[in-house]
Amino acid sequence: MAGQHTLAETERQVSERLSHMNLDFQAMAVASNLFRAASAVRNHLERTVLAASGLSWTAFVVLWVTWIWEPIETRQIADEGGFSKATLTGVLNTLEGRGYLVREKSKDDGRLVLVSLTDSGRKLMDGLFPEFNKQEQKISSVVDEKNQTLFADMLRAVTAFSEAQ
Amino acid sequence: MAGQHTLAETERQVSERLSHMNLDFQAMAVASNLFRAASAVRNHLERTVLAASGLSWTAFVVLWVTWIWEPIETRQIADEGGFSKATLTGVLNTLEGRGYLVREKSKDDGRLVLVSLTDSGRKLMDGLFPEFNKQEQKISSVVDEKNQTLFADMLRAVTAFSEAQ
DNA sequence: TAGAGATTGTTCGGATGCGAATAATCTCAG
DNA sequence: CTGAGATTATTCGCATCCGAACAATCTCTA
Repeated sequence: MAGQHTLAETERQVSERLSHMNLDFQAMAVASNLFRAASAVRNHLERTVLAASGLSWTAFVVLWVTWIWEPIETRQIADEGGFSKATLTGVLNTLEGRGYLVREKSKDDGRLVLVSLTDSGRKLMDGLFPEFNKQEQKISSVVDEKNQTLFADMLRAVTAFSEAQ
Repeated sequence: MAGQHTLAETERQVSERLSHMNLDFQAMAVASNLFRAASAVRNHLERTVLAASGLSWTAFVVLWVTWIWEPIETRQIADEGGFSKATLTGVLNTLEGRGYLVREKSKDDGRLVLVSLTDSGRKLMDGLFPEFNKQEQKISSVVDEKNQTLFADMLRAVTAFSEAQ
């Protein structure tokens, strides 16, 4: 699962191949482990929670954001979810076709489209999210409880900085 | 950039909408900030470093892994990069077409394909990676230097756990 | 030394994913 | 009013992205 090389072996090989380049290896480790972690957790959640419902990761994020904020403007879904409006249009077509949500033109501003869950979509999330959260809990529990707040804070700081650049 | 709602507003809205569900909000914050951070950093690096070379994120990861391990078996690239063999085939076609790397059948095992960078690919990475690392350094610097090791360790633990499940 | 089973990279179909162009709509200075 | 500029969701073309099916190759047992 973790591949042919362990994380330690990979980091050793990296420092060996790039030792002449005067790089910040600490920063490299932070960034690379951030991507590895996000990817591993995402794959894990897709496999253990989402696959049974035939939902892609992005589809789930769209449903989740809509669940929390409905009725919500499409531009905000794209923003909260971190993908482009063009991507969202396609995913909304998929989810609307499956009957999980509906689009509706805004009465206040004819350019805007509002999205809401259907009863079917709400029922899906009511059943799915507790299971999703149970897995989140398992994963977070590998970090000492007293460090979890610090962990989340560091992640927030990284996000805020990257988005501001 | 950070959208219509701040992180704090989003987390407040989440706990308001889901307060009746008996969820682990701490774990939810950890997971959701992990994805936000990874996505924000990736977008930042794509914009500031990769866009100029017309490289997608995945294409860069493939070049990076090959740079470190060449000659490398394709299955290992997919594994290190965290994407499927099917995805890799397409990206390798793109990068081979641009002359950054070459495929070569293994002499030891006819099923395997080995990948190496061309001079052009190596020159690309020699120029690109120091710039990439400079941005990684900026981003990591938002975490106190004394906490960076802890941060990377927590990310490694999350990765290891998720991949083992 | 067969040949059943395992492993690998590719192909296939379908769903993301994005930047750029577009049409519809809104805003606001003149 | 009005029309130039801004904003929005969609469309378009193309590049990922994946699971499943596939052909080629290897392994290992009988």
